[in-house]
Amino acid sequence: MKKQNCDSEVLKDGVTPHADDEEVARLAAALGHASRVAIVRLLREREVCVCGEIVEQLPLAQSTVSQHLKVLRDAGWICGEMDGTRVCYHLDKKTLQRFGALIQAL
Amino acid sequence: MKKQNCDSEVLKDGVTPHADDEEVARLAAALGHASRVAIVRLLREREVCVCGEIVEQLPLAQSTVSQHLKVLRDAGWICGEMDGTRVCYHLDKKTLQRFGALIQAL
DNA sequence: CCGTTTAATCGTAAAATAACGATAGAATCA
DNA sequence: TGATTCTATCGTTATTTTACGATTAAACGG
Repeated sequence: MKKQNCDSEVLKDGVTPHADDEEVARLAAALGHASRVAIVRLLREREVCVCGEIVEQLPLAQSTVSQHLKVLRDAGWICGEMDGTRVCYHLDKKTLQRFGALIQAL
Repeated sequence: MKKQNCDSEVLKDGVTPHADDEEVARLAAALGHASRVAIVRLLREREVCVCGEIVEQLPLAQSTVSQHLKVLRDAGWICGEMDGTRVCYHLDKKTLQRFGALIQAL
């Protein structure tokens, strides 16, 4: 009868607890904002892109874009490499591929 | 120099505004919670499933599950049909297919 | 060095989300 | 009819997210 909080297991006993659920949710949530989809698509098109350019492309403050980039970074969608004062971002293709596979396997 | 609020267009002029971004984000956001992924997977496995069964499978209150179902319904992931007092839910395969395609095309 | 550029982080406010219990409304059963 | 079952919705609370400006810290340029 006890309900557990959300940060514990999602599935009850009896149900095959699918470990992938958390991963799918994590990746999907990170993608769950139009600005972040735009960033991912931009990096998909451009192969590599300096942070400042990304900021230019979006109608958002620099700090907001930086936050979105952090969400994507934390989820593993993108990587950023220092290049002097700048940061070059690129899409992690393995993540894209994996996410596609997870969706297919859903 | 003006920044616009989030509910308006996401992309500035000069950037190809990708209409799909919103749709990808909408579908991804709806999938962005482990419980909802579990529901989608359950419906994928079971083909069709009464609401009460879904509630049984998740360690959440009925009202909470109902809310998650609503999120999935609103995003087009699932459909529910009345059957007496019960509601039979099933996955909208076209949505799954479309989402897969959108991710591939990202 | 000192000023500039670049990007991350901080602090904050507003809005959205997730969870619950309680309630309501519809269909079914006795 | 009346009780029961099933699901959605309401009201609430706590947490998370999104957005911004301001600040910080690092690297570069003169």
